[in-house]
Amino acid sequence: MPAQQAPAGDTPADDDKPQVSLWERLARPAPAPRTTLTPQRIAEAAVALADAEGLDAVTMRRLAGALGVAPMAAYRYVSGKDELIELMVDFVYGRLPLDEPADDWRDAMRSLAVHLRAMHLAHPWSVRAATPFALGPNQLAVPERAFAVLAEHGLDADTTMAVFRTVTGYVHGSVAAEVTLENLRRERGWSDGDQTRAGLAPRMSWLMSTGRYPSYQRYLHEATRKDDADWQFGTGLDCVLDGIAAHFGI
Amino acid sequence: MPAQQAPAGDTPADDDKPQVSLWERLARPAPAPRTTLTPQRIAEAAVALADAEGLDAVTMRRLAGALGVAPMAAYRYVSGKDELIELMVDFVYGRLPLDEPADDWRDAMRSLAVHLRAMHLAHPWSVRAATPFALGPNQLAVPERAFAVLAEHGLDADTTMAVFRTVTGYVHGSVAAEVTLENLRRERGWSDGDQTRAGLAPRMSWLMSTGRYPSYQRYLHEATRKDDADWQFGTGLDCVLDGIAAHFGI
DNA sequence: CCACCATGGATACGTCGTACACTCCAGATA
DNA sequence: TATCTGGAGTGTACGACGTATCCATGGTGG
Repeated sequence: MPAQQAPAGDTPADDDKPQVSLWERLARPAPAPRTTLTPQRIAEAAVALADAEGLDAVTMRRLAGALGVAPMAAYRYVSGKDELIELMVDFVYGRLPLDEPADDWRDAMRSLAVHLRAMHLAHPWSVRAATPFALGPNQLAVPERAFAVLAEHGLDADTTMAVFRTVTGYVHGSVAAEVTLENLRRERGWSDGDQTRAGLAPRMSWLMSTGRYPSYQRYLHEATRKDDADWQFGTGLDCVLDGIAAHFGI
Repeated sequence: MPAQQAPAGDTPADDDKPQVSLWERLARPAPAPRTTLTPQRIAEAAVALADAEGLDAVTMRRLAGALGVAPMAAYRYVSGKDELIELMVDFVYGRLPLDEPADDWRDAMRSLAVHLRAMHLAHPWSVRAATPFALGPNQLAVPERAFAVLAEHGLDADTTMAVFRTVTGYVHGSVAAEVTLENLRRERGWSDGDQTRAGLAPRMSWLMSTGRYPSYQRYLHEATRKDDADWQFGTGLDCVLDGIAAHFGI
């Protein structure tokens, strides 16, 4: 959508709409004292809907219904559904505890990773919706916190970013895998790992019967921590942090 | 869609429709000698469409148009759009070179990571579409290859999986960030890093003017490899591999 | 040679995002 | 106090989407 430049005649001064970003608009001093709708209220309702029924349930109409308002009402505050989702994501980022004290960079990065994971597990839709490096104020607070900690260790800017990207990359990808499996479980009604394996058994046994996956099959028989997601995440995270420490000598 | 469990009795022989997976159906011997439509052709057309115009352009109607066929025709081969996307993802996984010789586990895992990244960069939609651990035959070939290599080093099954998940988690999250930025570039018509920063400047300068992000602002001024995605990915990957080597003593 | 059934076509339904024009009321102005 | 004005929320409508359902057809096994 090429933003539809007004056809030249447009008076110069009053055409400030298209260039002002969502966040800039929101930060302007309360523009109206009495409104039933508010970016806050919109974000809360949309997040509640997504938490309860998934991102696909977040429809402009259902959102409007939840807010007790006409279907098009929210469009006063967001330019479209994409911005609504930006708003939702930034809203949940806003709940992250970012100012915990930390002994050193490792503590700080580990805590950041753990809290990011917890956030995404609490709002499973956020993994799919969050575009890494989206420029929301609360999302930007994450690299800000990390950079502030890392800068004290004499790392140059590029290395700092590399460390940050490595950790958040691992977290994002890791949690995406977790959430995918969790979604599958929920929508098929499987409550634990055994039920999941039972549900997947037909598909799996057909795949294994092709004989193409002997090593994977052996894993299926021998592994004992298949359902320990916390251990898997934590172990991987320790590897990543160990690697950073070793690689950059910090 | 709760997959509609057959009511326990599940007659053994003739009720194979609902429980048979996409992949199992596809593997049956060529059921009809003369068909204009084929899972192969469907996957190719859908992938070409997604490569050219993004995943949102892949519509059952547009796909049918590209295949020269009625809108509903593809439903003979896929049960719905979800399965179409599964098919697309597994199709691009099928192009991965997985049998390259490798000197050791580190070489093998590094090459796996590099090829996965290249695949996702060549088909940007695949990052969003790929559910880690989806059970397509070509997707399963990835852990199979990794496990086969790692098993030679005396790692137990759980550790093997932890290593695999750590590496692929990093790759997935990392590439997701890259692709997000790349998509933004393409749809806004920015060709290089400078143009991108220029396009983002208004939003960015407003954010910085809030004073909430001093460390991030310093990064913006001092970093010199902001556009070197290969270096960023490679550095992070080396950290991850270093960490694995140190953590498990291999 | 024929009957069958898989293949692909045609039509239709409900829902989505959202464009557009409207009503209405709170505050500023006089 | 009477009037004006602009922004908040409404109502209606359109085109595109996924897909359920029924139908015509023609190659193939008996």
